[in-house]
Amino acid sequence: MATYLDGLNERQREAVLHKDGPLMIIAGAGSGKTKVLTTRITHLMAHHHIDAFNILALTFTNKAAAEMKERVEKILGNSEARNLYIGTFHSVFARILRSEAPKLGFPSNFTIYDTDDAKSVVKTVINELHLDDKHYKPNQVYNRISSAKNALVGPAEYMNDYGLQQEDARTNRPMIGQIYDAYSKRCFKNGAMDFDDLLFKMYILLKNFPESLHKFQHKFKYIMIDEYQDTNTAQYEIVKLLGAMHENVCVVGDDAQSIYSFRGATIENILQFENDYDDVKVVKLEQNYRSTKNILKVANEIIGNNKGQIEKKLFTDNSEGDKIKLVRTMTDNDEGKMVADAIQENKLRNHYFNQDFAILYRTNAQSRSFEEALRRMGIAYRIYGGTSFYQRKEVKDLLSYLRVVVNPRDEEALKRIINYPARGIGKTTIDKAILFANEQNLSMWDVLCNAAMYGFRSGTLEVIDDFVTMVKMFQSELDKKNAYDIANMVGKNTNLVKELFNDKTTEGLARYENVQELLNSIKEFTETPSNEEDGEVGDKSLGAYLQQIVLLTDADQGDQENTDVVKLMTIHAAKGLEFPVVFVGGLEETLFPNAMSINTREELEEERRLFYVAITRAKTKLYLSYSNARYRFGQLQQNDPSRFIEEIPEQHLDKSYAGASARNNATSPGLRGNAFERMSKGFPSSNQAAQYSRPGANPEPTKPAYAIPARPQLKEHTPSENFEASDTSNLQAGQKVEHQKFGFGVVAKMEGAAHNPIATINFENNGEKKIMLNYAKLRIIAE
DNA sequence: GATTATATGGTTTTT
DNA sequence: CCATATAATC
Repeated sequence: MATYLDGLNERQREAVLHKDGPLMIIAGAGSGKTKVLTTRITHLMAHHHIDAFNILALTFTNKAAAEMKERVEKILGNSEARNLYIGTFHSVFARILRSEAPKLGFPSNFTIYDTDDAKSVVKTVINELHLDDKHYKPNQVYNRISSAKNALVGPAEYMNDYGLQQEDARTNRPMIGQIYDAYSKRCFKNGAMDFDDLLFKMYILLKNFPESLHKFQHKFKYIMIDEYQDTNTAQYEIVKLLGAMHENVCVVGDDAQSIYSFRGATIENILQFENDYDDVKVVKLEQNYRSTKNILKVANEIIGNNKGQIEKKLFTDNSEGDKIKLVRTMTDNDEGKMVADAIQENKLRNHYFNQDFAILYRTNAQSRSFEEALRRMGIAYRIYGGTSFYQRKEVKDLLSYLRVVVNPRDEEALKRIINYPARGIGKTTIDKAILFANEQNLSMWDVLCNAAMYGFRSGTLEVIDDFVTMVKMFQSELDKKNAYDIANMVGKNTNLVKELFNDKTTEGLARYENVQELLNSIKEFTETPSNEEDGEVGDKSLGAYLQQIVLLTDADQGDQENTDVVKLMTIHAAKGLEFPVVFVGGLEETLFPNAMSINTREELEEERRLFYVAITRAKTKLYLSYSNARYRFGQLQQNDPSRFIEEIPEQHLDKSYAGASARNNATSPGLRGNAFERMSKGFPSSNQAAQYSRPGANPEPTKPAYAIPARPQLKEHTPSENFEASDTSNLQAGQKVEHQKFGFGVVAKMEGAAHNPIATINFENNGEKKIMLNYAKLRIIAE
């Protein structure tokens, strides 16, 4: 048998070797899910000689897709993997729709609206229907439209559905259906699809065009779906259609990690998979290779409070590990300090690097206090998520020009750039143009092209004509120049780049750099050879570029220069990742579980799954923290500890841990005992309220920003001249070693899993330390 | 019509 | 606290 099968356990192997027919892999956290998926793809190709062109693998993030592709490539050792169709639902469907769009009446170069664009269209439409946007909040309306699409409910069906109408009547928003209808029509007129359309229209395509359905059914003989528990109705139905011919559908998921119901995901998809096909093979991966026993036990305990799960019990052969550290702080700023101190301490004491730490939180807004603390301590970090590079104003401005060049019907982009840089086409002119366009059922661009017909003032007419001429000039270059050259030309001719260049403020400089980075990214796109698909040459046009990048998130930005950084992200963003040391912050009522999600059992259970996801990201160390009060909307707000904390068995908790700041707090006047002791004995919150309720009062007694943690003094060791890290894979107790920082010592004991061995070493000058061999540099001196 | 000052109101999670 | 929307002023 092929060597790539060697590293698999029995269950994993069973899944990999299953060739034809539906397969469901229930993969617990850290059970080697990606490994199984990639090995299975490899096996199909290498052993069964399935053509890469016939394999489709769908993921939820670009990162997951890239990783899969890379790993298959690595095992295979040739470039065949490039021909695999691996990508996110959205990007794969966007690619397919690009070639099939004309069937649906859309241009191939259709624009993909990001959430901001889409909300802006919703707002326009609301106003045009003479509805009050204070009552019909664009945000909420958009969410409702989004849910409808994800449930495959079109505008007509929406307006005719009794239940939906009742619901909207009850909230006093009876016109949402009409807004939805107008929104769809406007998007169509603009030649644009939003994120949800990429699924919705894909479904329409397969449903209404049998020849298309047949074509793709035939092409995708083997289908694999990652994170199946997070699929929504649209995705579910598409997969069903695509897989109907061969029924070689393999889904991988974990019902315990379903955390996207707000995006329309229905956990039913995975719970019911066995009923969807005959003879479904089910494989459960229950051995966890990631976490310590302590971490896993807590995770199991937590998730056990949910009901209605697919039965499974995760276990691990890994070591017991430390107890979970639970820390309470007074404010969110203290929480930040505590975490930063703990990171510093772990780096010194246990020889960790920045990259070994992740700070996870429920909401993006929580990143602030962690950032500040890390910056103060001089610890390099990076925030994942939040606004993506492509959403930044200056970047989006240039992109909007390019969008207009590629698809002049794109009204959102047009409105954005028509007067930027200022050229004298103001609000009145724009409103007028849109009004004419709506009356004549034309696009705004059409009106501008024939501006003379609509009675603009002569001065205005002139600037409009200049603008139109310029855009047309760009368009005429589309076929002659590559994407990068066009982008460059646009940047120059519009003075956009120059304007930013002349801004010498720090922010201006950053903006200029961002635009340069955008140009670089376009250049890179044009120059990277793409995989050929079924003989089609990879599409390197500007249109293809634009469609591709909207689907990129911040996390997909290629890993930059500095990779040794502490990572900060929401728990959602952390799904699928793992880190040696994990901090989960903000374990407070109203925050986590979030106040928005405690009204039904379902919501609460999803929050709990989210907590489960957070815990199971940790390999060796897990810190949980919560704060007595935190700033929200600029004001200090009190919160009770999260109910999830009570669900953790006492014997797995270490409540004594406190970083420097927390210790400082414990000595605050009038407080006795450590934080948790006070809290758990029915801590009188009224006391605290009195202390903190005055807005504007500084809640913290002034503390030095650089509180030095009281940690054991490290006797620095200068490595010997011939110091060189040895291969420690066979390190035994009794051997004498030299450590870069801790000096000379003797190995007392070996423990930990094979892939993550931990040595306990007695150092001459620094006492006993636990050293993780994966990270430490040790020189073996003698046995 | 453009630039600047003030008000308002909003936070869950994301492709 | 922050970002965006509206008002006020040039």
